Amino acid sequence: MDEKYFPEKIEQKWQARWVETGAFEVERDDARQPFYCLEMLPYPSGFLHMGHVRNYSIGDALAWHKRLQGFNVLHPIGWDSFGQPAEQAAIKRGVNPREWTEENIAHMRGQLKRIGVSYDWRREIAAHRPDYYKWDQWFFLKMYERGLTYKRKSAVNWCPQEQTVLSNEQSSGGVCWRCGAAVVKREIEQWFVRITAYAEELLDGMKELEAGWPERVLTMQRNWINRSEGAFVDFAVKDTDETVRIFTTRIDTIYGATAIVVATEHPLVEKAVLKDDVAQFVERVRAARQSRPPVPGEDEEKEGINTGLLAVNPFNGEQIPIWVANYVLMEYGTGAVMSVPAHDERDFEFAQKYSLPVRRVIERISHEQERIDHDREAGLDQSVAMPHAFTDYGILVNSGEWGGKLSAEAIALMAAHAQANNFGEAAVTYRLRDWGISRQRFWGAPIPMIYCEGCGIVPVPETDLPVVLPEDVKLTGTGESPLAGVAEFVNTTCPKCQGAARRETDTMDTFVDSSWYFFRYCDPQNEAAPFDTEKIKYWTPVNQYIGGIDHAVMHLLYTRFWTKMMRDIGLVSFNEPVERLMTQGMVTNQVEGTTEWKRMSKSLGNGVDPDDMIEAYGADAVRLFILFAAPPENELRWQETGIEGAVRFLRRVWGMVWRWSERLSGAAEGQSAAQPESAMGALEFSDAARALRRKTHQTIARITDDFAELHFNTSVAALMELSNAFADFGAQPATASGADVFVVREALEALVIMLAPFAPHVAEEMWENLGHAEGLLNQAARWPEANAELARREELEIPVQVNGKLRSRIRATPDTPEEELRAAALADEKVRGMTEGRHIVKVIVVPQRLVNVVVK
RNA sequence: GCCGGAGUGGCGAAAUCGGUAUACGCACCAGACUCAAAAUCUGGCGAGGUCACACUCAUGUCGGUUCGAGUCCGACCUCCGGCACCA
Repeated sequence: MDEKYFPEKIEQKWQARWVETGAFEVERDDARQPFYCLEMLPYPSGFLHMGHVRNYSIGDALAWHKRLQGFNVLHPIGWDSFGQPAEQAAIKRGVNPREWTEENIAHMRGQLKRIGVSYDWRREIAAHRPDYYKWDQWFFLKMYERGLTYKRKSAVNWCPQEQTVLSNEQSSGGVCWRCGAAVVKREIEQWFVRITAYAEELLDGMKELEAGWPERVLTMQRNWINRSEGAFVDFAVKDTDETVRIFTTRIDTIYGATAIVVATEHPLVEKAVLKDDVAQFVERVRAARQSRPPVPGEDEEKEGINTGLLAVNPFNGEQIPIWVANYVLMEYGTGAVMSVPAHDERDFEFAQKYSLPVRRVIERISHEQERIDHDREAGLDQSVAMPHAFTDYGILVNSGEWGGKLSAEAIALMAAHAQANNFGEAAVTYRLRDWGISRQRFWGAPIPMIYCEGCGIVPVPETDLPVVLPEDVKLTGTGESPLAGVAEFVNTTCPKCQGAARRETDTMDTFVDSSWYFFRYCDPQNEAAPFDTEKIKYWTPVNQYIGGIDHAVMHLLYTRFWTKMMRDIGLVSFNEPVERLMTQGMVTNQVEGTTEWKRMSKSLGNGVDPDDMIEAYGADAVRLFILFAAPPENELRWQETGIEGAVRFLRRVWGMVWRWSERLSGAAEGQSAAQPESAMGALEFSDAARALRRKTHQTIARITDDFAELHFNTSVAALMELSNAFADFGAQPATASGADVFVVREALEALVIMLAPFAPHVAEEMWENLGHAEGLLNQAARWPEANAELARREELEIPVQVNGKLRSRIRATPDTPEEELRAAALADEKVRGMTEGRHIVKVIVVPQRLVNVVVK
């Protein structure tokens, strides 16, 4: 050990030592309790950014802590290595996407190793390697067998920038999740995964997650699935055999329906012989959608046209016109709605524009409010500029036999009535759509399907997997599937009839790869199955998952679905893949010349290269700062003075260990902090020594608790407090008594072991220099245990309040009886000054905490 | 519009169950060491007030509950995030 702290030297030393000793390599061991600590796997863009460093620092701290507590900790890493950037690099610069990806992985692996994250590197996986994506294809076939994948032509989200299809989740808000380009609609044939079959369960399963997942993630998923209870009602189309099925959550308002409005893509519009003006309208709306995607937060001006068709309301036989309009969505419900202008804002707006009748069928229950409501609608209420629909529940009027019933009751009864008479039923709809996974890209897992003229769609037999991506494909970025131009790939024989056939040329969405990757870590070399179910049983579900909030809906919804699907094909026995989820905050930096803090990025010029920081301050200091500067879920503002503070702290602790190293190494024989009190003989502890022991044990208790909640920032603060207390303890190595040495060892060992999750390299070095040359901290050390007796304070300062305001303090011990505290407080000079001549109403004594004297 | 989260020093933030508000760090100020600077060490650091105490006021705002409220309840303001013509 040098007198001075040289991060680079010791970081290299310990990184090498960890590799030599296989320190972080783990195997299933039924005698030990497992802990699965997982961080979201990175896309190999080529460079690690600070967000990654934060992610892995959080995960590594927990992995170290659990390991020191004796758990068998699985802590793996891999690469989400299929996807757009590799393909873009290929298109723009003509590089080979596989080589480009492999080079990036090699570079980033080096960076991760320099940070010193404690991964079991033997378990590394990469999505682009055939031994991995073979199992993507295998899962696809399993789902196909069970009807969970299917092909269909439909309007899909198309990113014009990337020239590919996106799933609904990936085009949330009308923009591409990756490049931010406005998404347009396109009619395309593609493969879907039937995630909607699990909609109810995905919603329901969140009950299981409430304890371990952040509220906001659950909320986002709930919003996304958006369950809606209502009813289907069939309206006959007059003079035809057709019916129009509508979905409504307000069947109680059906007597107020004055039109049926359908989407421009509705089958009725496709089938009917339309008048010229109607056909033109439909054409115009569709063309507009192609060129001008919807702007989030802004509704398009409602437009529609009467088709001339009439629908018959099955409840009252009334004939109402069928309109086509731009505000009805084909993707939700049935693509057709009943228009009830009196009780729906959108219908009201539409009716105003086209002078459709407004018929009130719900009245407010309270008369007082009804008057106000009438005023509004009549335009008499001056504070309301525009009349409104009345959208609340109430009491039914003008509704035939249902009149007088309350909305809630009517909704149930009317749906039952519809069902009994065969023109509808109660129904639940979701906003969640099936997951479109076809991508018109090269750099992804080929969809293992074959098209035969005679046999139709034929799955690739399991034994023929993987369907391997060809090398040397010219990529042009024209929006055609690149594989379609590779004759050797496309042309094949039909597995059924052996005749000439063609392969599917689309590849899978990369979110398929990441839906199950953490199961593969448990058994990464398995050639016979995606994984061994016994190994899975030992390691999974994941105990703690850490990653960015940006995947709250996409990845985290898909992987929940995937787990349920795997359960149903008998691979796992649980419902949810992740017990606890932590969503880390962004790492931001000030944008030069402004006061704004924004996510680090190249384009803003506010990026910070982790390699530069490690070179300047060492990996330990960078990690320590990241975990100390803010709670993990908060935004982290990058401040170089903050890292300097972290280095200062590490240097101070280093100095303490260095000064005591010789004395403690000598005394190491037969003297360990872990030894029971009885082995210490008749050591006499000074007041100062007892105070340091107290602080040591208080700190152990506090940090152990903090780890359970991942409160790393307060853990680091507690370590700093302990080191401050150590500095205040005046003992000198040359003159210290046996008792002092014992207390010093106890404090320094606790400090060093508990520092290891945050700054592992320097912790290992200091551990060695505390006289533990025989074993590595990560293997030989155990997380210290707090002794409550030693942590107990001997002397207390009890605040004394008069009428709730702090006026004085009295000295006491933890077991001073209440009566005595009361007496001491009342006898206190200050208190007497304030109570003299006044009536003491009562005295509240909270043992060990405070005394409050209430006077009048 | 609907849903969720958050407002505490100059800054990042602490405060476990309703019980000493501002731990820990950054920045800043003063002192020591130095020819000097850096580094390091020591001390100070919510606002008002005072020579110094005392005292008064402070956890977004206004109320409430309580002996006692950053914490619980009600109303509001602001900011951040998600969804958005979802019938």
